[in-house]
Amino acid sequence: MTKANQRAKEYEKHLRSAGVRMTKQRLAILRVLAETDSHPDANEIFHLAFAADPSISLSTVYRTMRILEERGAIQRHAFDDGRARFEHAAGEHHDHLIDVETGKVVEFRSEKIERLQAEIAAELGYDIVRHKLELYGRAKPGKDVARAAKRRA
Amino acid sequence: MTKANQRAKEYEKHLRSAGVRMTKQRLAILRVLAETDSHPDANEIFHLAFAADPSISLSTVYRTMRILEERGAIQRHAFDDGRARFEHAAGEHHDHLIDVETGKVVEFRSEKIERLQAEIAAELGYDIVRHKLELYGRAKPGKDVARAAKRRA
DNA sequence: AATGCTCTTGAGAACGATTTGCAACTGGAT
DNA sequence: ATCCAGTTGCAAATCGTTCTCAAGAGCATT
Repeated sequence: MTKANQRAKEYEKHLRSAGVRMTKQRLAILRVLAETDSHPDANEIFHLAFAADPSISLSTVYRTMRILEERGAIQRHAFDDGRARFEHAAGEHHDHLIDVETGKVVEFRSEKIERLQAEIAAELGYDIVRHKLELYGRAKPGKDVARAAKRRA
Repeated sequence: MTKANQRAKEYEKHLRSAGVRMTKQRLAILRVLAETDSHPDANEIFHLAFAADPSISLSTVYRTMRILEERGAIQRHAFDDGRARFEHAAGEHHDHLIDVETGKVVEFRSEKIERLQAEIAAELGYDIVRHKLELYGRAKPGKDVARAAKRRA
């Protein structure tokens, strides 16, 4: 929680100095984002923030996510399930492996792949602005784990 | 046009032998897909097919795309612009580099990256079902266009 | 070529995610 | 305390996509 609080403070400072007005709704959303290490969608963020401040609306969540994205405070992901998912931009870049059975998202990072991507883009005459690497996989049989059941009704 | 016609025939043969009923709407869509090497969305396919056969509806395009996807005849892509884009599955697997300025899509393929992906997934305890690698880039100044559409590594 | 059974179609309503219009409200600089 | 551009909640609007259903059309059979 301390780490999350610290992260929330950093967000706030960063945004304030960028001239972003800090409302109680935005602070509630920042706190939610700072406290989670998963990839919530707008609705999940809304419910979590609502618990802390019932004066929040879904519209505000969407509007805030756009501002945070523009300011580089969060990253937007478009996995194969339709809705947009968000993740705080703190920490270094990483890619995702999505369990096709459970929807569980595992993060990983490979310097080799990063390097190869830059090489390929360069050969094609481009500078990479950003990239998206998603592996969709099935847990190997035998290997324990993979019981994570994050589902929606 | 000859190559496209041939591709269209192959589609038709493949689908017919899989017990898929061939209607004039489906044939029109197959022709459109066979003639394009880009990544059209449902609406673009609809307009192109409509030009050849005005009796086509957008619903049918969506329905047909689903069938074609299930039969492995096409691939569905979800780039960052929200809508689904389709591409005929003829030819081998490749990844995409999307020009953030123009939206142009360049295809490429890297064995090294393919191999690394499998390694990473294995380390995490997964078997890859499919993957998505998209590079979003800006054309390098000076370099006039990258006309290489397909590359090997 | 006519029959019949089943699958397919077009049109529009329904959908879920996201955006927007607007009048009321509120940071935060003064 | 004042003021006003920026922000909000709510509802209606949009967007891409799917669904419902009555009418229509493949195609195996005759």
